[in-house]
Amino acid sequence: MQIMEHHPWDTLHYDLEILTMSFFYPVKLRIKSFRVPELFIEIPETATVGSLKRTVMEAVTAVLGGGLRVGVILHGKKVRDDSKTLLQTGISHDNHLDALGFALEPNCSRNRPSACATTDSLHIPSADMPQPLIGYPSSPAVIHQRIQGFSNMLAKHQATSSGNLVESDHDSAPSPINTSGEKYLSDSKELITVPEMGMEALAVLPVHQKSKRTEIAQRRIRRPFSVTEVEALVQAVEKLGTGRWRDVKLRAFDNAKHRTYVDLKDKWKTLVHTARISAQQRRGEPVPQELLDRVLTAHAYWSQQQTKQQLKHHSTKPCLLL
DNA sequence: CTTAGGG
DNA sequence: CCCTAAG
Repeated sequence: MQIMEHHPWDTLHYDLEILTMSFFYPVKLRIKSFRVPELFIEIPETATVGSLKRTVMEAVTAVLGGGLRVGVILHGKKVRDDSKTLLQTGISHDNHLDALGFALEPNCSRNRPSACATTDSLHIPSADMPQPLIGYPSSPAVIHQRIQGFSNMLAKHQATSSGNLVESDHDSAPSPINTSGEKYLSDSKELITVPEMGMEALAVLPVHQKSKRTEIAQRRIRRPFSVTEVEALVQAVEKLGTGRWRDVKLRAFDNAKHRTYVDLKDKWKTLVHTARISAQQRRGEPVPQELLDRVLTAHAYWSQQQTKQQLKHHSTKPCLLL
């Protein structure tokens, strides 16, 4: 059943109802669930449940990262011609809840086949990578598990800490946008994540596509900074300055494993830029003007401070607003 | 490894 | 975000 050659997703349960109406026979659809991409997770048996959750989260986020689009499947066959009418395609009132299906497909942009969940259901993780392991009790035995369906994983979970520390790893769910510009998933929702836990010996191991086992380092998925994160960053920079990103990370993002100090440095750079351009040119979740003002103030202060320090190699670390 | 900047 | 020359 290799029907979908481009986006070979696993066939999962799905159902919907098509209700009929009067005169013009409008096709009413009640989509109860989407067919979702199949994900492959590989994790050590010694990993914690918390890390398992995070790993799945990573995999899901990775798929969503490239954006999603919707695919229509009629009678098990993917409908590609977007120009056809429902009538021409065969989607009508006399078509019942068994022939039509919808699927979430990744918008696999460019090179990154590894991020796209697997291929056909018959695909079996190649055993060419793992070297014959010396089987000891605590050896790297891994659990290969297929994850089916994550549509229901969407859940609210905001744990804002009034302090200056950014909450754990609350990854705001990317807002997938399809060709017609509609959002399929609420962008205000957040995929629930687990706080912390010891070991980190986990890794999402996307299945090899075709014969490319030489996948280079996968580009990290985009994670827009939330206003809460910006708040934490601003507060940390106000106190530490713009030349100690390592400390900024430790101070305000120690729990956010996906935010490196380089990321914070980069974010600050864009924040300064954002604060300088008109509000109309800004994109993404609007950052409160109040914060942007603080960004400019802190930027000006520390820039000047950094300059002085260059002249007088001797210095006493100053501190803004303290 | 951390900074600092360009890509 | 990534890549990296410098320190």
